[in-house]
Amino acid sequence: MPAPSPAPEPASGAAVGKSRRRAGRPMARVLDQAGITTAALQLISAKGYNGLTMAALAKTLGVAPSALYNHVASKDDVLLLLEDHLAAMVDVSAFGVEPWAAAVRQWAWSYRDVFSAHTPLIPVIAVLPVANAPKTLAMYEAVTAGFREAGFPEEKIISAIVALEAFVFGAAYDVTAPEDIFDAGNLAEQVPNFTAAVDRLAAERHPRPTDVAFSLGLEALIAGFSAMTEYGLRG
Amino acid sequence: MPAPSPAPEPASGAAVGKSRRRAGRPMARVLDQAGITTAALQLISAKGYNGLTMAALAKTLGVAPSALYNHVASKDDVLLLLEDHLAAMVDVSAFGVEPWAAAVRQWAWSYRDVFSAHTPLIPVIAVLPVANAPKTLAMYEAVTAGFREAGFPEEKIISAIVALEAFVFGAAYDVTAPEDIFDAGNLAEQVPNFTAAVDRLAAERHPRPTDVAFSLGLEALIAGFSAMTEYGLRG
DNA sequence: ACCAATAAATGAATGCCATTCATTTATACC
DNA sequence: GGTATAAATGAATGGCATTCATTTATTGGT
Repeated sequence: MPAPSPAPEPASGAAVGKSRRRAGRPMARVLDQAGITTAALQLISAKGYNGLTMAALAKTLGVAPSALYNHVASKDDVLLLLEDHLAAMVDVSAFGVEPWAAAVRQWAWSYRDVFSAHTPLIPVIAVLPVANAPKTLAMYEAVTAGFREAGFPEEKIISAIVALEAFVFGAAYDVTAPEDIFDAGNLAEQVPNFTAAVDRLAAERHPRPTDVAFSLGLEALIAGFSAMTEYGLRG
Repeated sequence: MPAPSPAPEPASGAAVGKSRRRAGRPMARVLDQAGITTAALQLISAKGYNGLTMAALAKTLGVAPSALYNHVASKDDVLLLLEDHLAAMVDVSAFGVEPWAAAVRQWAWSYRDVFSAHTPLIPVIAVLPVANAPKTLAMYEAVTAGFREAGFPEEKIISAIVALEAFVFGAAYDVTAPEDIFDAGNLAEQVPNFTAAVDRLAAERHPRPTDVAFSLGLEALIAGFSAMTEYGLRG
């Protein structure tokens, strides 16, 4: 006799236009955390974070809003699921392969790029214990291992990662800022040095000024960390 | 004949327990932006940002919620008022007095300290044009002037400030994180390098680990920026 | 000195939103 | 086979920012 067929895979996609489900537990499970995560990502890319409401999420999944609460404790819990999903998309592959500086560079750019489209998660991430976010933990493990292999001073590894992460999060916000954020408007005359500096940068016609600032800061951090390490880093 | 007494100063404090105001424009103006800002700060320090609602703000000021909208366009507008108020508390006094590195150090620490108690403002600040925030502009002007006087390469000044600010904002979040944020819990065995690094840092028994990370990153940025400047900085 | 426009308050309503609860139905385990 | 549990519905609930009609006082123009 063949083994019993595995439990039917939970629907991870949107509801097809079926007839209305009647009350009571359905024969096939409709929701699970992976499906909720996927639907949330869809919704965000379609309508932005303002469109991410529990009601909209439920609708996408073809379910009543209250059904979500059988699988997540709160909306913040949904944000945590998103965060962990995104953490897995951050590129840590260079650690242990490329030299330390190159690996940090690749990680930080990737980290910023992933989260710049998801800045509303940052206040949640930055404060939430990592224990419930296994993919996030995996990212930290890879980065930590890379620092250690490179001979980075043990007692400074976490502090350095925290500092880099702070920079990455702040820079992620900067990506979303409007181009004219530094336009002083009618107050321009009162801040001549600032206005001049803004104009000076604008004159360079960089396609993405935010990338220039990120590169500048990141290279400074990398150089600064390297210099702090007395005998330099291996790798 | 004496000049007519100046317009009665708008109440900037909370409402005293007076009898209920009747509908219609009162003889003495009750609200203004300064009073709203002050009341918002009070409210935040008493109840935190969760307690900062338009209704609660109105109550503090002894006013109906809708009255607020004669003075601010939205709640985000209130947050902008707060931001500008706080920007004036950031210490830029060292620019043009102390050497460049010391001035940056003092500015960045002060900036972080001021906003670490107000992280909910960060998503708003980071994205809002500076034109409506005169005190914020004044801060930028002082910082820019300091960089210029120190001989910092003109075309890099804004990028460097943006990078420092990104770091400061990210670090402000870090200040608010719980102590056990890096506790991997029951997943600890699966992330040995990370766990070891966390333990290694904990073994140092720093009173404020967040300050260690901030200092590390800030000194790296300062050193990195200095090194990038071919002939060093003046001052 | 009057009158119209405007400023600044009240109070009632609106619509959205996260969350909870009672209820219903199916499944899993002892 | 029966009971606890899981997972859905649908109907509240309370909080929230914001809007609108209305009322009253002040200001600026002629």
